[in-house]
Order: sequence, then C-alpha cells, then structure tokens
Amino acid sequence: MFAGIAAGEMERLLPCLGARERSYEKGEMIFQAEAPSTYVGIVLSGAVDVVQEDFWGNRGILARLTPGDLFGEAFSCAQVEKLPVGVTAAEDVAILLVDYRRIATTCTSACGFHARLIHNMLRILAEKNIALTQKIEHVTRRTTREKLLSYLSAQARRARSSAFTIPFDRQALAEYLAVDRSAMSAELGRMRREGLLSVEKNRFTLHEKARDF
Amino acid sequence: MFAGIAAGEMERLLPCLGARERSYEKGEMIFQAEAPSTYVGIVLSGAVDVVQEDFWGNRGILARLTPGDLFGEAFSCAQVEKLPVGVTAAEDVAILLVDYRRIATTCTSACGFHARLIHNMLRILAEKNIALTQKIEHVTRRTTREKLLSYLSAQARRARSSAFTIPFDRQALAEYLAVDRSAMSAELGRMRREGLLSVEKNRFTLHEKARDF
DNA sequence: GAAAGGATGTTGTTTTTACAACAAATAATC
DNA sequence: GATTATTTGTTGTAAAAACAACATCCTTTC
Repeated sequence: MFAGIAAGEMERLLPCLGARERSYEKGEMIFQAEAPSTYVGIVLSGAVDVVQEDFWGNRGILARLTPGDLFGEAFSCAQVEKLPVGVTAAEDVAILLVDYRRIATTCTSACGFHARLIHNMLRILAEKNIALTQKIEHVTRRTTREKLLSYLSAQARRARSSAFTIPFDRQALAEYLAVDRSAMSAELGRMRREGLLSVEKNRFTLHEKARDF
Repeated sequence: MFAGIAAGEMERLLPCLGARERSYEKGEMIFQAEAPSTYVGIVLSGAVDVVQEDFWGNRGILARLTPGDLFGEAFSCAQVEKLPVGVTAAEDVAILLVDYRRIATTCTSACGFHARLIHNMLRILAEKNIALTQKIEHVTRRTTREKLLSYLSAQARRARSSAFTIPFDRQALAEYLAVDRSAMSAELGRMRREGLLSVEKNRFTLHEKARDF
C-alpha cells in the first residue's frame, strides 16, 4: 500500500493521513459488524480474524489475516455504510488504522502522496479482483479432478511452462479448492497413474496428451 | 464508470480520454489472450464472451458480458503485462475502448474529471471485490444445503429482513452456487419440509428455529 | 541416528451430488 | 382460452465426494 514511498517520507505521510497505531488483546473486537467504518486496517503483528454470523447466529471465520494483510479496504472504497463482517483479534495484535477519506481527498498541505496511495489502492483492489476471479474459476468446477486441472492449468500458464511449483502444501491446496484433502490426494494419484501429470512434492509437470483428433 | 458526470460533459471528456467506439462482428476477437492491453472496454450493445484455454487447449467461456458491463479494467489497473484471457464478440457488438493510462494520468488540459473517474473506478473494483468474496463464501461450502443457507443468509442480511426476494430464477441460482439445478430444487424442498424456510417463487422467508440450547 | 511429529498417500464406507427422465405448474403466444 | 414453451419440482440411479482410519514417507529434534 505504501509502495513507492520512501521510508523516510512515511514520517510526514502518516500524520497527514491521521494514521493511528493501536493494539488489541486476543479476543477484542476491532471492527464491529453492522457498524459503519471508513477505515483501512493493516496488520502489523499478530493475527486477526474476519468473522460473520449467519441468519441463525452461527459464527464463521471468513479469513485469518497476518502481518502485512489489509482489511476493510473494499468496504471503505465501496463506501458501504454498514460492515457485513466483524474483525476480531485472533491473538494479541498491533494494527495501523487509516481513514480512507484521508487517502481519497487530496490534502491542502503540500503532501503529494495521495495520488500515489490511490494508485496503489487501485492496484491492490485490481490484483485481489484477479485472484478472486481465478479462485472462483477453480472452485466452481464440479469435480475434484476438474478443480485440480483448472488450478494446475492456471499455474502452468503463470509459469509459462508445463513444469512449475505451487505455493501450497496438500492441505492448503485442498482448502483453497474447497475439497477434502484425502480425496484430492487420491485424485492426484489417479491422474498421475493416467499419465496426465507427474508430481514431486510441490513440483508439478503437466503432460501433453493425444486428444480427440 | 461515468457516474457523477453530466451527459453534456461527456463530449469534452471522451476525446480527452482518447475513447474510441468500435464495432465487431460476431466471432471477431476484441482482446487477444497473451497480448498486452492497457484498455478498459465497455459493452454498448450486443454481447461479448471472456474466454480462456486450459493447458490442453480446451476453450472455456468465463463470462458473457452485456451492455453496461466493463472488461479489462482489473488487468489494466493491476498493470498486468499479458492478458490471461481473450475477449471475443458473442454477437455483433459495439464497444467503447478507453486507455486506462489516459484515465490514471491527470491530463495537462483543464479537464477535471480524472479524479472523479479514478474514484468511480476504485468503487467499481471494490464493489466487485465484495461481490466476488461473497460468492466464494457460498461456493466453497461443501454441500448444496450449506451453499443455500450461506447465500440465503447473506440475502436476509442485505434485506435486513428474514423475508426477501432474490434476483435469480432456479437455474441461475444453481449456476451461481455451482450446483445442479434439480439437486438444488430437491434440497430446497427438504429444507421447506423441515421448516427451515418457506418459498414462493423468488420470495424466500427464513424461519427462526429452536437451536441447541 | 532414534524418536517424534507432521505431511502425504491409501483404502473402505457412508453420504451427497450429478445426471437423466419425467411430471406438474406457470408463463407466453397465438 | 387453447396450445406451446418455459420453469420448477420429483424421483431413481450411477458417480463422486466426504469422512475416517490407517500406512508410509519425510523432516525435525534431541
């Protein structure tokens, strides 16, 4: 978010933004669901959970955020009046809070960083957008095999190579694709046996196959 | 995207942005996958398909866009060098193309709309972000029932009421939740019989239930 | 290098889903 | 208002996934 801004310049920028560093103890509420918020939060240390309750009051954790992660930025940029989610401290945590309105409105003083911040924000949102869209492409496939092929195809494209390593272990990949780990493991085994791919730890190689000609 | 800008002002704005209106015949390629693009496209009439090929060359349609829809904005904002998708004309179509760089860089002339455009873009990306995140929450549930409950809960929250109408017919809802229509229909029937909810066409009412006390 | 812990692969069972074919209800068209 | 589509609900069957329990491999730790 502060990409392209020198560390020395942060001293001037942060007060201009009205940025506040705050600490919360494990279990404390940071953003209350249904409350309004115009803030962007940045996790400095510790971890926070984004939580939501369904209609029947069952609490669910949507995400666990760790240092460097942002939260609230989409709701602030979209000017959502009431937060549909809450944010709580999963552990003792330090947060940097910035009022989005201070980012969006160019300040009167000579602080010239707002344009930069806004472009960083655009980029962050756009990249998240792309990542979310990709995940949806994978996750909406009906079978585990299709999900795997969709994901692995995307990775091969990214790597511009049929051989590539993935940043997940099996458990994390299964969670990402929203499937059962052991079932996924079994499916990978079948695909390997069918000659579709080969696997070695986190390194995958997709094999060309004679198709319907 | 042009929200907050009067129709009369568009005449000055569009040339300043270097906006070009173009027509394509059905089947024509608008954006080529793997090619670079800094453009944002807006569908004026007709329809376009966002398409992608997997590693084995199977072509898939990621989305069909209709008048008013934007495409390419995320890749432009994120400054992606090579498009991972292609865009083709699903029918004869008219498109407005705007170079994102002309939006992002405040122009030298007295045209004062860039700030407005950028904030509109931020909002568009943020709203899309929220919508995508919500969809992922629903779609990553393991069973059809959980997907339905997640989606219906979110709708009830939106409506701030346990009774609400949804903007989908059954087929569209099934596609959105990535499940089989008839299986979903059956599941809705079971849930209705269990007293979880009542349905009348597109109007749903969720029922409070005594839970585990 | 032995022991412990974690990650990964395997298998069998139960549950759930997709699929297909059809019935019923609703909407559209003439 | 009768006929034709379209949408929605139902049922049975085959396929797939989740789940659970365990074996194997790999890494870490002492």
